[in-house]
Amino acid sequence: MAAKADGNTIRTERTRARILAESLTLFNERGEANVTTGMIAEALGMSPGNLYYHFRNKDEIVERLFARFEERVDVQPAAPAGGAAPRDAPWGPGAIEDLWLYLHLMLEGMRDYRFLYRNLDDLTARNSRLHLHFNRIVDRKLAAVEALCEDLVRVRAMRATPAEIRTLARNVLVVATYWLNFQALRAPRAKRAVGDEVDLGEAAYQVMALIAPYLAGAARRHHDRLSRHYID
Amino acid sequence: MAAKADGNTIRTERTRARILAESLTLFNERGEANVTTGMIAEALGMSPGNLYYHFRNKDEIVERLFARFEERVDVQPAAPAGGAAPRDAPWGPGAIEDLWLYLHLMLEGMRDYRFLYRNLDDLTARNSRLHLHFNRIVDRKLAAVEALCEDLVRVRAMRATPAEIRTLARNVLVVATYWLNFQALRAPRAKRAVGDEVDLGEAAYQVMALIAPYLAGAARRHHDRLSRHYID
DNA sequence: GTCTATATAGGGATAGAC
DNA sequence: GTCTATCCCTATATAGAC
Repeated sequence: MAAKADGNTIRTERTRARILAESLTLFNERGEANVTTGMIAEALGMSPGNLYYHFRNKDEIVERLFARFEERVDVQPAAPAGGAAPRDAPWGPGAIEDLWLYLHLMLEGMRDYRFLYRNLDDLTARNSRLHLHFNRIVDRKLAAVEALCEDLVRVRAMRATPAEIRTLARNVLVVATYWLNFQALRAPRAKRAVGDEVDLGEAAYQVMALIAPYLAGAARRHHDRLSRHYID
Repeated sequence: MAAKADGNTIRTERTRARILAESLTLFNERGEANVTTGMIAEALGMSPGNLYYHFRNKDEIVERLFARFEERVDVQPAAPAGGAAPRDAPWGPGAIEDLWLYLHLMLEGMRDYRFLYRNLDDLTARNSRLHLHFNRIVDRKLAAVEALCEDLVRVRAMRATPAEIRTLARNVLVVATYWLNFQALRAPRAKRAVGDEVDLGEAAYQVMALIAPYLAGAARRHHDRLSRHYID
């Protein structure tokens, strides 16, 4: 909480923050293209003119939100145990759980900024910075997934060739990137307006299911136990 | 070729067809939302007014194109060999090739109407018929993939539990549905405007890779042989 | 910093002449 | 059937008062 006595700078910042927060909510609910600056202003009980005092244009709002998203989601997974797997569990149950954890972290970020995924094509076509940065994120994610898989292979928790791992990583990215869209598409129309209770568990389950068949022995069984909750 | 002597009915139909064809091209190239009726008319060297003589509104064009897409893509896969697998190859190599074939067929349809996939969210949110019908297609595809997998299990070409098959089918649908989007997203900006040479082989390869790890013995080897071309 | 009023532009769609 | 002209609405963005 900032003190109120600080003058106008803080008020300005607070208003900017309110605009960003409301924009994010509306964008996620109805899609960026279907939200006008007027709607944002109205939702905040402020005039459209005032909104434009704080942001040059709508795209600046999008860019700002994307920057936050990027900051939040562009983190590397926990450094893998490497060769240091405990002797009593050389197949690394920790590695599997790290994967679940990392996956959930990513999915939460994607859920909170899901408007970006709703119209990826148009957003990236309109805005070259966004296209560039988004692809950079994907590049890093691909590398991260491949590295995690290679680690699993190293500790014999997974059996897969390098080619299989690359293909697998791509599919992991695709499913992770678009699952929430698919989920929304599948939902009955009534629920779509409401917008929410996105089921991240289901998303994580679907992604892990891509990896599962390559897991070996105890690691596979460990995964099956963890994912049992999500089988319909 | 229709005879010219037939009067105006044919001319009308031909113009409608030209409008649809041009709309499809432009929609695929730039996205439905980014194509105005004016652009369509101009591309055809006709006036906007004339376009509206043939179609009540833009959405009618979209609906008509969707109907064609639906007709083309909503076909069932070849009836599986069932118990009638040849004695010398009980693992059914035919079944694997049928799968490839069916997959290519579907992907071609999706490529030719890819504008539908570009903004699935908005299109289905705007148009409830589209939402309904699209989901009906997905339902059938899910059932078809599950049936194909169950057949493979029956002839021992695949090892998978019913739960695994359901999860697998969902992932197959997601990857098939969104792979072309992913591909476009990954392409450098220069190529995106041009719009094309969509690599369906890569798409098919990625989808088949989902199924591969569940294939058993000779069927797995058969798949590996077929997909070898696509390994980077 | 916030408001009201308005400029500006684009796109969907219609009217009416030919 | 096709064209020209235009209406109408919506959305972004700005000007200027308070």
